[in-house]
Amino acid sequence: MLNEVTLKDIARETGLSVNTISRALRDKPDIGKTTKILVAHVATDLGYTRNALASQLRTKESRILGLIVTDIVNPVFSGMTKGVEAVAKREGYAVLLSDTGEDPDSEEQAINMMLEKRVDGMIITPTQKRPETIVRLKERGFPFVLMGRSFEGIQANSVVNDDVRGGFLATDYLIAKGHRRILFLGGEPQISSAVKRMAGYRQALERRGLPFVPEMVVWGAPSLEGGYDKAKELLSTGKADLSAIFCFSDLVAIGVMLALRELGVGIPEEIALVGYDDIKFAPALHPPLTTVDICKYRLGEKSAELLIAQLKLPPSKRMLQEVILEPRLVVRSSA
Amino acid sequence: MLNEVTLKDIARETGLSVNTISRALRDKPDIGKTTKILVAHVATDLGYTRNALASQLRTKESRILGLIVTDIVNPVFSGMTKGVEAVAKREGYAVLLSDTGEDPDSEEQAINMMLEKRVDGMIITPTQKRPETIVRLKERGFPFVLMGRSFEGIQANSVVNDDVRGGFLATDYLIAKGHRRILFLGGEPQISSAVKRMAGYRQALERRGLPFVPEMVVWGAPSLEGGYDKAKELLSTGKADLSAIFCFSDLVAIGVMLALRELGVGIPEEIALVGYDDIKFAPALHPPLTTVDICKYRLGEKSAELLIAQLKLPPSKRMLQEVILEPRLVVRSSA
DNA sequence: CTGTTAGCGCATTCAT
DNA sequence: ATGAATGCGCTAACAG
Repeated sequence: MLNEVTLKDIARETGLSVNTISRALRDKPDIGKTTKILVAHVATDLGYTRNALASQLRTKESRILGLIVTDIVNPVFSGMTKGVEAVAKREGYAVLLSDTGEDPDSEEQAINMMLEKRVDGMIITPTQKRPETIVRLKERGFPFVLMGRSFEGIQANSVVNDDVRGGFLATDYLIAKGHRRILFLGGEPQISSAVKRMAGYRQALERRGLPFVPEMVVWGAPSLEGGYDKAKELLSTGKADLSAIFCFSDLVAIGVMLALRELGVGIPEEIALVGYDDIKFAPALHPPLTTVDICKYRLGEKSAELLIAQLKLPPSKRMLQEVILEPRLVVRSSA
Repeated sequence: MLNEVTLKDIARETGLSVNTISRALRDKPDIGKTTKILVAHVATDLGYTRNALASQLRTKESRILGLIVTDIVNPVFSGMTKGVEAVAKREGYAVLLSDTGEDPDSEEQAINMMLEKRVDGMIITPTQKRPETIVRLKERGFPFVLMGRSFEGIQANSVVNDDVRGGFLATDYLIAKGHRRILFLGGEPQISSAVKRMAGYRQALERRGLPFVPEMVVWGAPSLEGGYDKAKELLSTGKADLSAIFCFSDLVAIGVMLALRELGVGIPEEIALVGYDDIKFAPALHPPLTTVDICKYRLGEKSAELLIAQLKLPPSKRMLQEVILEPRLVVRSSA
């Protein structure tokens, strides 16, 4: 940046004081109408761009929100990101993005970086592999909201989908369709959403008087690759006895689909499949995927709204809020 | 943020000067080993977090890169974003993200916001609906690189896929498979990548001695919805005479797939389909999509690398670079 | 090796 | 309605 036009330059040009320029540009009431017009004119004339860094140093407000996700390529998170970005923009905030790749070191590093950059608040999808990181942030009194995942033991602002309910919906649907041997597949057991979806799965089983068999719960990486690998591992031995799989996510389900196709297993005739998230591509899959919609975009919007609402309050008046959004079963043809 | 521990606090605590603290924390060579250890200790003790805003005001380096994409939910852009973020992080930069939704006003607003925030440089996927916005940025001497799209008339740093080549590859493959009536579908004619892919399409036709029929080129929104709408519009009348469609993007192709399925048209028996981008879900589609891989992640990485390399150079030594990455045809079963 | 002095660009007192 | 003085937290130039 060569173009360092400052308030001082405008002041010199107009013969006014720096102070007056500053106030005029921010449209303060105690500046004359004509002065404002003059100043605005000269400012654009000189190509002035206000230095947010400098003003932030004074006002102690960066008007930046930190957003930390575990994988921006995952449609669930990119959907949430879009929601966050939209309301941030609407409310005059910029978004600093960081992708942790589910790595706790990267998560910690991202948080520190954002603290240094003095973001006003953060929206975080925690890896949940090192809760202390989040605890520290909380103890510090720093404003943040957890998005999509929350901790059992840590009270914090959070916006999540009702995962237990969603897990119930999916499983209950499979049972109603006559399935008795249903596998729950995917997600790591420290991820809250995975555990909750599994809890919903278990709940549905028990409500219908079906036994909960621990061996029918298989954890794995919450990704396409994770689903593929686990499905291959389980089914290629040929001894798995099941008629349906409820997957932690659509991504996992896609991995399973790919594996089943390779193994020549028919969906849903031989094995029925239900995913979770309702990503945009779910209807275009082979076959179209039955899944649970979590309204990713809304989740992102809500997270940003909650955070910004908190920021507007004086710290003493901020009360923790946990927002839970309702999921919705979307029946297509994979189950 | 209550926790406003500053250098001054550490200085008071250690009895050293603010300056020494500053230098010690930045590990400058002219500070004693023991002093450094002491300072580091007191700093963590007090819970010091350096105020990047303040230091940036002095050094005139924000260590922030602006990233402007047209749709973060599009796997192409989220893939690029991941690449950008990875090298930015590696090189010590943070990423400020903005999503324009292909809207030129939003694009302009995003650029101005980032200018105010004093990002060191920007990586932009331009909407190409208002080239002046980019021209102004260039005239200002501000460092930026265009990612995925470039302007005919504007010399600028850019990292793009060889779209002409990719369009050629896709079309030539279809021709080799015996198709003679091939439709090019999707993308807006101001988007450089769309025009170039079409040029490649045309080139393949002509090289094979096939006529280029203007009516066989149909523009539309570069999205799933755009593909769906156009396909419905074209085929539901039943008078379209074609055996294959080369789509601007995989997203468009998915839209077309959905439309064809509704219309009961078989893929690839009745109409063959080729996409572009090779998004992660392409192999899981119904049927698995034949497409052109553009290495999104690499494109993002390369863009960030190029930008950062420029930033390291003194402004006078910066030379414009246009990087073109090679695409690759990925044959699956939709064509 | 360490301290003193100065100032980045802006916004906030307090005067006038 | 406008100006002068002050300082946000940090780094850089220069002493010593």
